[in-house]
Formats: sequence, structure tokens, C-alpha cells
Amino acid sequence: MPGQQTRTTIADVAKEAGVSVSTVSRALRGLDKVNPDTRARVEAAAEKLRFTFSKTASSLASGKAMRVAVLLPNEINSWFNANTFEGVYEVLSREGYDVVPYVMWEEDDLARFLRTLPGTQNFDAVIVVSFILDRAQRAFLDTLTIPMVGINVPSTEGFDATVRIDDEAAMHGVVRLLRSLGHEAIAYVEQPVQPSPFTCSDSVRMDGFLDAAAREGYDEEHILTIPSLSRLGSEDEEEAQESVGGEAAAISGIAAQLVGAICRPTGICVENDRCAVLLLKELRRLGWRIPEEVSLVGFDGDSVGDVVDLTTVRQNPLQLGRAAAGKTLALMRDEPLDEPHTVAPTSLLMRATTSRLSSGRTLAA
Amino acid sequence: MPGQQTRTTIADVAKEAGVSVSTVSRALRGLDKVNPDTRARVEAAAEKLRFTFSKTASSLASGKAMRVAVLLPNEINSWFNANTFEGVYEVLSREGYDVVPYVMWEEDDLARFLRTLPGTQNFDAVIVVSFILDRAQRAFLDTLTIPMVGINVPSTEGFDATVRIDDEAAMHGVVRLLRSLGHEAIAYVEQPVQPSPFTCSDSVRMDGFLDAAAREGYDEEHILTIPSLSRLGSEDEEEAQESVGGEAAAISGIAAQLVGAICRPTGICVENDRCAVLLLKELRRLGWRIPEEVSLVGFDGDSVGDVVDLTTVRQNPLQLGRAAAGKTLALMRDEPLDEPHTVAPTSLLMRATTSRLSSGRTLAA
DNA sequence: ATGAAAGCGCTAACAG
DNA sequence: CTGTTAGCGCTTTCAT
Repeated sequence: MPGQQTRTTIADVAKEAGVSVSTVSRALRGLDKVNPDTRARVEAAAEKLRFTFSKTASSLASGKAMRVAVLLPNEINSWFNANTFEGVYEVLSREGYDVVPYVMWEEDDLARFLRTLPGTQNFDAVIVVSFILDRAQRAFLDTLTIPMVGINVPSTEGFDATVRIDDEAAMHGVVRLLRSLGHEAIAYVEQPVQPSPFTCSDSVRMDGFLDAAAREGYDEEHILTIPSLSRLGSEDEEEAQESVGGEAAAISGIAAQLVGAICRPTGICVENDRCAVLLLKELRRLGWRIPEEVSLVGFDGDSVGDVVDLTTVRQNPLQLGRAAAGKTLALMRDEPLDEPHTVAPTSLLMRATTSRLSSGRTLAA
Repeated sequence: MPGQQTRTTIADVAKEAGVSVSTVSRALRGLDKVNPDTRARVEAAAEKLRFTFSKTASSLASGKAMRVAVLLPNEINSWFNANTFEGVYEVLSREGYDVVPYVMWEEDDLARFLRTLPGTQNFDAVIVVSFILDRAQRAFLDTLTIPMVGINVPSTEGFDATVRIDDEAAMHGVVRLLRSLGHEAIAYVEQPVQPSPFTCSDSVRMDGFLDAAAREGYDEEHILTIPSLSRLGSEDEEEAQESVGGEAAAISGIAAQLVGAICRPTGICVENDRCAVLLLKELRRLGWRIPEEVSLVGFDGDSVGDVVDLTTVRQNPLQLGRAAAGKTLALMRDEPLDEPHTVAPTSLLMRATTSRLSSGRTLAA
């Protein structure tokens, strides 16, 4: 049990190598203008003393935190968030940056986080994922001096760079597909149980669907929407449980709405694959023949869909994350960005949960 | 375009409030021994100046980094890693700690990381997930002064605390199940494509299986093992591709081995659910009737298994993460740990991919 | 190519 | 309860 072992500092190395601290700093950081011999001596001393820099001290002295914050809604562990984060991590960690996740549970968390941003150099950049910022917040971002990069944020305003997919266009593609398959009544299903009372940019998908449906000539009677429970203002706090029970119940509730609909939809689009596969299972259990009588389309390209060959809209959050990180890197280095705001592609993956509806064939009432 | 806006520091607030910096520090941190009036004045000044602390400066001065590192093998985005991380994050972020992930791709990364640990106070604690450390490394951990906490590490040696599931016991349960269902030839399948050349503690599962099989009276002819490709020393660098192609190919390779086995197994255990569902799909495609003729068991309790009602061994990495974080917190606060090393439960979840083998019934050769 | 010195923004004794 | 005084460990002009 040795006493409070005082950490070895750059000064110890300097003494050991017989040079000044500034020389040690230069040598160990690989800067030029250091005599090779000196450098070798310093490195040997550092090695011998098992010295490594204190990031904290370096940060304070240099003004660069070597740290970027990633703001995520609800959880780090959803398919989209986790993949996005991984992409960001991949690029930034390689360049020596720490990538620190911050999960926002309620609107207030975001506001609070943003408030801590100005004035102090805690981060070299902030990457914001999927949040819908109000006008005031976006204006506020403009006052900040560090790079702010958005991923799937509805507006580019306030951001130095953004990367996103085009949800509207993707939904339009889905609606066109359903129409071309002969579906005259369609439905959009949102993820029933939101993990927290946050409105994030997934919610633009439903609008995109409705917009596309209108353009494709569907009238109100032939469009069914099943919004998430939280949208309905159900304030049951029980719902945000970990237990899958709530989710299973919610899924069967959705299935019931679908089955009991006045104008029963035969073309269904679900907000994400995770939800879609559960609904698929439930609907089949209730006797719906998919894809013979009903077509189901997911969204994401999550591997859960592979097992059941779910037709879906694929996106690549890993790439989204990488792209955002690349832009962040450039911005931190004051390099010019040829295209600050980019749109990443999505693609319709046709698999086994969609098929042409035989004309004249209708579901029994 | 205002000039380099110099950040507002604690000194600015002090001046504004007409007090000393230390008073500001105390007031804003909520320490006692501060006159309520003074505190109010300071808070007003801080608010007015939009002041927030520089974490970096605080860390340097106080010696507490308020940051803990989480070391993860291969990727942050596997089911186990992501859930574990989320659990850790949940607990630690609530207490004001930054939780910083570090992904290790090769053995060297770990060694390098560990080397940077001594001497400098970059982290207040380190949480290590699933790594197998050699004797020298474990001994090294003992020399460190900050808390080291392990999750699913094979040996408690070198760690101040650990949380783990009992893989051996769980595998024993699986083997007993298969035996009781009447399976006389059994197989263990490892995840074919490892994301990186890392050996992490998942590999103890196969040993557990073999051990259990021996104890339950299976002889070598009736045990088939299909180790991961990387174990076989296949050095194809192509394999670590992102494309699912490699994985799909690997799965069908496994299926082929199973189908072509001299003593065809009817009870199969797969390292994890993700892999299991893919294999399930492929085996069914090849005409195997599961569970009527063959039983399949996964591992994890990943929600991918829900869709196909996969029988599996459930574990709860979220809880593992929370538990580890709790211990970490206690250690950082020098609180005593009543039980430094704990084992979390797993449970066998019987679903639709296992069933009793009708006696006398055999697969056609 | 190297050293001396002045901070970076804050905390933590120690006085008062 | 509040102010004074030293640093925390490193980077960075500015000399030399």
C-alpha cells in the first residue's frame, strides 16, 4: 500500500531527460524544431517514467478540448442512434477526439445543455441528432462559436453543416409503391410507445406520408393514421416501462385498429422496422395474409427485417454519422466545406411483405 | 461577425457580483457557508453573463475528471455492448459524469490504452467490458489508483469490482434442456464472422457448453462444434466487411456443415440470438423442421428473437451496466462495497424453436 | 533548437 | 461567511 503516489508530470520527464518542459512538450507531441537526439532522450525518459499527458491540462492550456459532444434523443441504444453514434465515433476517435454522448430525455434537457455551451470551451464541436429545434434555439446556435453539426434535423438553420435523409421523398416513394401495387386504402403507423416525451424528427415521416398520399390522389376516407400513444396525450407514466409488455399491448392495439377500421387498409407503412416486424407477426396471427392480401412496408433497413424479409426503406445511419463527423472535423480545422448541407440517399428494398393486389380481390368485410 | 469573443470566466462573474472568485465558485456549486443574499447576487450575475463552468479547468484544479471511460470490444453497436453502455450511462450521467466510450479493435489498442492510464488523472474510473486480460495486464491493473470495474470479465483479478453472468451455468442449463428433450447429438455454433481479431469473453461460452456436454454424458461423436471463422485462422481480410454478404455466406456455410454432419445434431445452441435467427431461417429453407425435428437455442434475449419465438438464454446487459456503474460510483466515492464481485442471473426462455424429440423418431439420413 | 515565464479557468486550503 | 494565495499540468509566445 504505497502512499498517495504523486503522478509523474511533464516536469519529471524534463528533469529526467535534462531538458526544459517546453522541449518535452514539443518532443512528445512530435513537433518539428526538435533535435532528433533530444527527442530520443525525451522519449526514453517518458517511457521510463511511464509518462502520458494529462488531457485535462493540455486542454486547458491549449484551449482545445479534443472532445465533441453528440446529442441524442431518448436513448443511445436505438438502431438509428447507435449506428449514427458509431459512425461518428469511428471517424472522430481516429483523429484523437473523445466522443461523448449526451442523451436528452425531455425538452428541458436540450435547453439546459445548450445553455452550458457558450462561454466555456468544453467541446470543440457539437453534433445534434434528430432534434427539432424551435426558432429561438436555432437563432441561438448562430451565436455560438464552435461548429454545430446536425444529423436529420428538419432545418439547416443554425447549423454549420447538416446531413440528413429525405424523409418526405422516401415516404413519397412508399406511397407510390403502394398505389402501383393496387392498394386503394392505405395506412401509416407510428411507433406506439415513445421512450420519452420528446418530439424528434421521426415525426416528419407521417407528414411526408400524408402529403404524398394526398398528391397521389388518396382522399381522407382511404387514409388511416395510427399515431403514437404519446401524441394522443395519453399521460400514463406506466407506459415508458422497460417491460416489453407495454409494447406488445400497444402492437395488438394497433392491429385491432387496423382490423376494425371502417375502410380497411391493404397497404400499410410503419415508422420503423422494429415495429413493423412485430405488427407483421400480430397481423398474421389474426389471420391477415401478408403479402397476398395486405402489403406491409417498414423503414430503416434494420437487420430485424431480414429474418422476415420485410419490404422497407433503407437508410444508412452509420454513413450519416461518418459524414457528419467528417464535416465536423473540417469545421474544427477551419477547412472550407464544399457542401455544408447534404442529403444522403435512401432506397426502397422490395422483399416479401409487399405484392400486387389482384384486381377485383377484396378483403372480406 | 464579432471578433474573437473572449469567454466569460468566473472572474467576470465575481466582478459583476462584487465578490471574490472563490465565493462565486462556492455559490454556484451550491456549497454551504454562503450567505443566501450573496448567492442570489452571484446567481443573478452568472445568469446575466451566461456563465457556465469550464469542466476542463474545474477538473484540473480539483483533480477529479468527472469522466469515466468505458472500454468496449469491437464495436459500440452490438446488442450487448450498446445495452451495457446505456446502463452505465444512465447511472453515471445522472451523477454528473461524462461517460466516454473507447472501442478496442485489436489487442494492441487495449494495451495502449492501459499504458496511458497511470500517472495522469484523465478518468476517475474505468469500466472494462468483456475483455480477456492476461496475467500481466491483470497485475498491472492492481498498480493503478483509480477504480477498475469489469463487466463479464473472466477473472476478477485486478478489478476492484466486477459484474457478470455465469456463462458456464447458463450453458449447462442449455445442455440439460437439450438432453431432457431427448437430443442425443448436439452442436454449438459460434458467431461466424467476428468484427475484429479480438478474443473477448463470449468465447467462454463454447467451453462451458463442451464442459456441460461432457458432464451430461455426451461423447465426442455426439458433439459438433462450429467455431467462428476467425478461430480457424482464416486470415481473409475481406471478411470483416460491412456487407451482410459475408455473414449470409457464413450462415449458409454453417447450415451446410450441420446438414452434412456425419452424426447429424438435433439439438443446436447458437452463441447469440442474432446469429440464431439467421441460422433458423436458413435451416428451415433447407427443409429442416424446427422445432419438430430439430431444436434451436439462442443466447441473449435480444428482441430479434421475439419475432420468431426463439428459445433462448436471457441476460440483461442494461442491468449489468447499471450495476457496474453503481459499484463504480461507490468506489469513486470511497464507499465500501458489500459485495465487490456479483453474478447476475440468466434465465432460460422456452419458446417455439425447441420441443421434445419423439422417441424413436430420427431424421432421415 | 531550446529555455523562461506567463498564463488557461478554476479549486482549495488558509486566513480573517 | 468571505477574500487571499497558491497552484493543477500543460502550452505558448518570446527570448536566446
